[in-house]
Amino acid sequence: MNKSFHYLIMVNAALFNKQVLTRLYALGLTPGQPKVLDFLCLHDGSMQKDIAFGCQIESATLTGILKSMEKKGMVERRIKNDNYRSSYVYLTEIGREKGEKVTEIFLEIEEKVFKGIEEDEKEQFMDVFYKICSNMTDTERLQ
Amino acid sequence: MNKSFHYLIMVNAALFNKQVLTRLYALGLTPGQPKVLDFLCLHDGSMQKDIAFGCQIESATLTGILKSMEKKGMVERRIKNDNYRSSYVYLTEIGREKGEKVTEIFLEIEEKVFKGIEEDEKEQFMDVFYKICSNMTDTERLQ
DNA sequence: TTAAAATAGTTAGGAAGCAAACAATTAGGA
DNA sequence: TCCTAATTGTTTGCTTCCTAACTATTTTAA
Repeated sequence: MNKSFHYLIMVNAALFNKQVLTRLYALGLTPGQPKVLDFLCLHDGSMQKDIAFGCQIESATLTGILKSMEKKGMVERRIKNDNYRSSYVYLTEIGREKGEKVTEIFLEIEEKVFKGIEEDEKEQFMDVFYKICSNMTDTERLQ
Repeated sequence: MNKSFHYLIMVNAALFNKQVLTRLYALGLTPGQPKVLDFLCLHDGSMQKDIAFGCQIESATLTGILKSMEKKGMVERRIKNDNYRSSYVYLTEIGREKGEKVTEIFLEIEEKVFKGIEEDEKEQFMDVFYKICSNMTDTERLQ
């Protein structure tokens, strides 16, 4: 197998995604929704712009995902502070429940992913993984 | 910023992909093509089944990507050894040229990605990254 | 004050990704 | 042999994702 970075980042992301989705189809979630739920659990009431940046998807993509989530009653969009240009997104009760399931499943997969890897190895790995993220993010506003 | 594995794998893969695509649009490549070209540079003449597995995409997805690549003259499909069920995919001259550009660009991005990270740190990181891939791949046939 | 620029979000169109259902071919076993 | 299994690839229908072009609102600066 090819062990280069470009190969592993593509394949690992694809594998991770499949792991998530097979576990989440039972919950009635579509592929774009988990990451948004996860982000909102940590940053409820964010503007769409910030959700898109946090999930690293385009705002055009987010529009469609939020539309489907709103239709299923997972989120609501509200206007705040007389700002009619931005909309702020809040989890509903249903959304929060699903979001918590997503978090559980992420943790469960992460356990599997690091099986057989020492704790200090894992920490070093995560440090570098984080540095890589900074290196690829030219702007520094990933709060 | 969220520093968990699930967050970083999703975001880093998205960022990496964007880096690749902004550099490759000039070459006339669509988003699905680089990984296939890269795989074929290393395994020219593979069956579709093995390309799909190597790129971690479904064969249904590959069908469409190969169709567009064939139309642009990057690959040809051939029948071999009287096996009329499988088709073997070969790079054309055009395909090989584009594939080499893809390889160059991958290397260029990888340099940027590991900027400021020591060589031994990088090696340890890659070892763990590889182990993670094995952990997520239940089957062991990622040759 | 008001016209231009910047910001936030949406729509449209195309490619990529998946699962499920399907054809076609090959392999295996009775 | 011949019928069933398994394998390989395609089609269909859906969601995701992107870019480009657009509307609407807010900010800036002349």
